[in-house]
Amino acid sequence: MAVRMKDIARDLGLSVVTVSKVLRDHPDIGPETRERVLKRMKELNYRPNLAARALVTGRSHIVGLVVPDLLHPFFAEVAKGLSSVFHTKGYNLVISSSEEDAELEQQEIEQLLARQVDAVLVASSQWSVESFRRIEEQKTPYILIDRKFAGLRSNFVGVDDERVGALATEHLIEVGCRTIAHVGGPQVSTAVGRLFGYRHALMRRGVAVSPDYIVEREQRATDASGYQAMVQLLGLDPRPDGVFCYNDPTAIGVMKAILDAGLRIPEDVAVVGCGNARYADFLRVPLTSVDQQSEAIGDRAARLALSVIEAKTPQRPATVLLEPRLIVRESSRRPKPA
Amino acid sequence: MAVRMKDIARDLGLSVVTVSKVLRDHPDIGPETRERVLKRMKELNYRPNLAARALVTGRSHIVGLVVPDLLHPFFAEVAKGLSSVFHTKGYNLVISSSEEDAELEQQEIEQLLARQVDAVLVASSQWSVESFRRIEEQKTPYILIDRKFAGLRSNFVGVDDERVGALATEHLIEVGCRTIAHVGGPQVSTAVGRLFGYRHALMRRGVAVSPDYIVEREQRATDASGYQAMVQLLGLDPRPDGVFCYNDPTAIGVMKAILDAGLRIPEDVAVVGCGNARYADFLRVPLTSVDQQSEAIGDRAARLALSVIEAKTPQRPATVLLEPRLIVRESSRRPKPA
DNA sequence: TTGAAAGCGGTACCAA
DNA sequence: TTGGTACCGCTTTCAA
Repeated sequence: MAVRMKDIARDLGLSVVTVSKVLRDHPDIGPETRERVLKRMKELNYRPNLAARALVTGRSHIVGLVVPDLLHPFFAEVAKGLSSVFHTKGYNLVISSSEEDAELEQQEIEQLLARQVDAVLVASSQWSVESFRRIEEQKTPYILIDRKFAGLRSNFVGVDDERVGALATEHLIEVGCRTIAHVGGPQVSTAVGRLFGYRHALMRRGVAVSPDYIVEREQRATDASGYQAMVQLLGLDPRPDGVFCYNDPTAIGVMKAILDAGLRIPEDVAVVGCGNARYADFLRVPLTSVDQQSEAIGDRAARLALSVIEAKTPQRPATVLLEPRLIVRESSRRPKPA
Repeated sequence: MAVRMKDIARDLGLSVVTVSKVLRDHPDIGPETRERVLKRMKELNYRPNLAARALVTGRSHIVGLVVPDLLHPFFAEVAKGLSSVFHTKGYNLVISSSEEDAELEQQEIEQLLARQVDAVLVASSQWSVESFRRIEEQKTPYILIDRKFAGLRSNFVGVDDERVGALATEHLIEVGCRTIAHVGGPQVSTAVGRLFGYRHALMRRGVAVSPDYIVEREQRATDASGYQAMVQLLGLDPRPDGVFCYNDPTAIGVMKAILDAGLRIPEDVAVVGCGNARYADFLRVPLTSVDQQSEAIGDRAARLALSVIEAKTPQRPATVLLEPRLIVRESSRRPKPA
């Protein structure tokens, strides 16, 4: 059905080996032979069977990516960055979504390992590191993206999440907020880091933190869960006058709850999100957000993956920590207090 | 390095064939032997080499997806739908982005064919059907998503784009718009269909259409290009009082241009987008949009792909045409004219 | 410069 | 019920 080297070799009275060498630009091949082979390849529209090549070389030229949610713009941007770097190097990207579910993630990773991917990139929803031990056994390189694990010496590319929390919180303090709430995310390193940064910033500035003003959630961080969390926070006395949200979808829900309650943003409550989603600028109230450098993360992760794959000897794990940046928009733009 | 069948067979004094049969639940295997093999597989954490299996069976259990833009929420949603169906059936999805570039798309498709994917799903940016002839030669099933070709008998899953244009335009007429503009997309079937539906609806209702009010663009349909198009339209006399936009990102740019000009939405200009992006509800002015059923498209396309892959004999091309739905929000909500 | 043989890790077919 | 043999399409090694 498909054209094989064998067919070309037969047509030209050559051996398969010769054809194979031409394909891979092997030096010792007669110029005339090379031409004939190349010509015939064009004619027959030959495409090497990458699966067969992978089997013998042990390199599939496939990289696996597991993210919690493809719809989340942050991960979509990372995927896009990865995909463009890999394309130029002849790698393909198998993308799978774990739906923020640890067990599903395990399955996806197993599946990828069985596929003999050359590396696995994961924004993990696990709380244990067991999956990663399995990857290590297989000697497949892996890189954690966005979310990391304290006890795991591994490659990591992401932003400094404590800085994220600190940037957002300090900004809220600076614009005059005194009762600053936090709507957190799932139990992963990013949420923990941002919460820590938030707490730390408040303490450093001598602003009181009451646990009542911190809403952590089991569920996924979406606009629906953000809405619900904010409704709860607005029931407190005094009500918060600033909110730092785990991510932008959460912040959108939070803002909706505030407006639905008849309050103004930022006059009554200032809001800061995280992720700097593309549409943040066009929202009902344009959203101040901490940029996570999604494109840079994709780019750096792809480069790191390639260097690890191409290294002859095992590399020691590298950490790429990018600086987050605060993008101020209307949702927190208030005159600074006197 | 990795555990192979050979290792398990040796350990247990069995043949590779027997191990292989156990793995695939072949009926004629002694229950005791089966247990021993299964036990050893667990112990060694055996994972079958899918690349090897693919080579001999001719089925890779990989499906390729090519989209113009992973960041576009519509395609992200489709990808997510696909990915979840395929996961449950043991297939993986290789996703690549063509960046709305026909040549890049060709390359990506070639790459996927070389990978021996079992099917290719494409939301194409081509204007010619040559790539698809190549796919046909290879006898790899393919399914067009969202965008189709007039002269090509192929599988297709998408919405009825003329209905999209008609729904949007009729709605604008009904809320009293008299000078209805259209900001179009790139030269692909969706843009053509929507434009046609728009024209047709205007004619049917006896509303004049001047070509001046139709802005078509070479470039990608983004918020930036939408902004630019709307600035141009606002320079016309009379200025449009309704705009139907090719997609939601475009509509966002259009709305920004309107607001920047000091006009009100929907009182001065009503706006309708297309795609019903998740965030449409939370925009500065919540956006009326035609829902393209992205999730359903992903789901149906995945099912169609599986049925074609699993069919013994070549199937005749199927077309799945979903009905678009208009979601009315504030950007076009005006009292109906008397 | 060219090619024969071996083998990558599985599966299919048929014989024992 | 079990296993020997051939082979999927390609690369590697080494000899001609």
